[in-house]
Amino acid sequence: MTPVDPPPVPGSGPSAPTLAEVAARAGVSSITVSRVVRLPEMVAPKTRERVEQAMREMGYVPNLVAGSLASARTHSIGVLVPTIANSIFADTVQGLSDMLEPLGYSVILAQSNYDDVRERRMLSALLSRRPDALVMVGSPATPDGAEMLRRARIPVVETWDLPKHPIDAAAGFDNYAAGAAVARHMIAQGRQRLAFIGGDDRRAARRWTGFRDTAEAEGLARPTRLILARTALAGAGALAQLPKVDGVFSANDAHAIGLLSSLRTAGLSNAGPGPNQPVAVIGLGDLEMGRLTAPSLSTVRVHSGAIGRTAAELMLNRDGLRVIDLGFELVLRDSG
Amino acid sequence: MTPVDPPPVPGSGPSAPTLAEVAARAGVSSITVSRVVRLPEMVAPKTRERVEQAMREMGYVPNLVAGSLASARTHSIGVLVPTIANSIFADTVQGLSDMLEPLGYSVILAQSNYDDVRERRMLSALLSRRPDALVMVGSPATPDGAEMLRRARIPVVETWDLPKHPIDAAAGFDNYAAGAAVARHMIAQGRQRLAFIGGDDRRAARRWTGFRDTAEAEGLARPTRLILARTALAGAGALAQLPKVDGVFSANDAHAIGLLSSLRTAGLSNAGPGPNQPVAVIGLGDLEMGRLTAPSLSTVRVHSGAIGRTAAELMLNRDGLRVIDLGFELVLRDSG
DNA sequence: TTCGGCAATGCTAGCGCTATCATGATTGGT
DNA sequence: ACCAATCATGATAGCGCTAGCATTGCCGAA
Repeated sequence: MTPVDPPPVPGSGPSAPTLAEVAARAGVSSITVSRVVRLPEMVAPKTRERVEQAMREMGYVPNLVAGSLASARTHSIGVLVPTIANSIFADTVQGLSDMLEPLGYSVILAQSNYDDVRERRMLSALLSRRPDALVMVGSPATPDGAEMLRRARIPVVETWDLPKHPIDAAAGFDNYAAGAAVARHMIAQGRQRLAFIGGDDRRAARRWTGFRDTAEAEGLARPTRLILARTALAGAGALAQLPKVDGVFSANDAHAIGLLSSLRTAGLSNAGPGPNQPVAVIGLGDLEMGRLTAPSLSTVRVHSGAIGRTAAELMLNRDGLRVIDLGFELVLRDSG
Repeated sequence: MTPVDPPPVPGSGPSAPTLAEVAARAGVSSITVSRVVRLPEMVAPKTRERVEQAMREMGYVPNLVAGSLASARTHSIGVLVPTIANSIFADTVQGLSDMLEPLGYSVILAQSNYDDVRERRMLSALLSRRPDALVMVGSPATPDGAEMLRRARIPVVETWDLPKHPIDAAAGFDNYAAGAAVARHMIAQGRQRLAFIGGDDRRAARRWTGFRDTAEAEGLARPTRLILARTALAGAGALAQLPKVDGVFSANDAHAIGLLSSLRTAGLSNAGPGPNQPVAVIGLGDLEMGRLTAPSLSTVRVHSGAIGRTAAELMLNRDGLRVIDLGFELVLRDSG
């Protein structure tokens, strides 16, 4: 048998080299090493080379927590989403981090799990790490949370919605208008008995309100509203509770795809275009999978990645418009 | 018009209160305030109440970066995934953070985008924030990256694979065996012309090797291998390049669902069970959507959330087995 | 020659907190 | 009544880095 490496027990062995140790080795002062790391242009090439070699030899890894304390900038940003698993918000996080990682920012990720109490706790946990900015989906659910953010005196970007009075900045779209647009489309198709399925978070609720108000304003009966668990399977199960509807707006594509699947099983869908469907189904989010279902899913496309990228711009640049409407598009495929 | 609140320009206004300021207000020393925050049991109830009131009045938010520097523990963990958007890894991250957030840890998230150079950069960026542990999908692609991790002297958990010589710990499953199991199943069904579609990252490559080796060992022709872009649509497009195959293993469910959709369009699938399908399709990941396709998707179920939770346990508890095989299951539905 | 100007480097004093070791106040056992 | 043990609190010295001025040496213009 070959000899086994000793396990890297934390705490054992020599501790990580510091700036000062690198400086000693390179025969310069520590501030010069600091400059080689942060402002290499400022150091003479010969000195720089000597310092870089010392860093390499010692395996120096800068300690950003010390640097953050000294400079009062952490180069990190707090990100709070309801959930990251199977979620459209992952695209927003990706958009954000695609913009920010090249600039040396790290993302500190927290999940509220659609729970107001946990959201408050997570906000507080994030702020105690002194991020240079904070980006969240939606707005703080508690006045307390909003107050903490205001006092933090950092850029705060609320996303996926357009609050009337943002704490600082916002990037999103009009959820009410999205619901209204779907209702108008279904009414134009001559549909009479509408329903809404989705979650009960604030953004889904706005979509519902827009959908309902528009339906009622056009003289239709008040649509049915079903609040579902956050799984596609719940969407499939919804059919049983949707008697004789002819148009369903699903606040998210996953539920819509689930519903489509049960409609297909029940013989209530066909291969034809939207107006031919016994029951129109329109989702929201434009998941890639929606293009692959039969019938393909009509949906409200929102710009999840762009929301993240715009949030990054808003936190980096504090001039100009602080509320940006990225809009949405009704994408009509075969399901409605 | 109502007067408008001044915008919360960063840097303006009084800066955040410090421990010392809270202490002065409560008439205690700063170490006592520190204890109220971290070890409340240690402080007399009357003193504690006084301090807590001062904290409330001043809106004190502890500065964890200073605390981290002083205590040499950040209560943060670095997490490196290839990508978080539309990705099964999101479940792993969720599993991790579900375990760790209640314990006061924050997740610092980085994405390598399946790029070795970027992976190295992200590892370095993560380590400079001095996380208490690091969890990554896969193993470092570069020897350099592995060396950095070893020198960091923190728990390191490699996931989604079972490396022969882990840096410290690992939680995953045997990708080679998964490929082999799929091949054996297809061969038992009497399929002759196999193909593999998927990415070319190390884990997908292991699945391919297991699949190919088993097929060849059983006397079949070497399966076709198609390397696809990471979108479900790419899976749909794959059919054109897969002449006359009767069994396809897709290294991920998204590609499988795409392929299924084009098979359906081409009249190469039916509503019957696996053995009846002209072309068997088996995916990996067990996306919820796979249950809703027609035909429903057979797949290799892996335990993405459990991988994250196990990684959390491995970093918290350094005794016991350091490599944990969470296994996988062949879930046979209608597609193969 | 003299001196302003610039480039390269260094010194000092913290950033806001915690580890460590005191110190004073109480308590209980004998 | 005395001492040791226990509890509650405090003083001090950093953690590893950077901001904000020096300081040094060298060049060219007057």
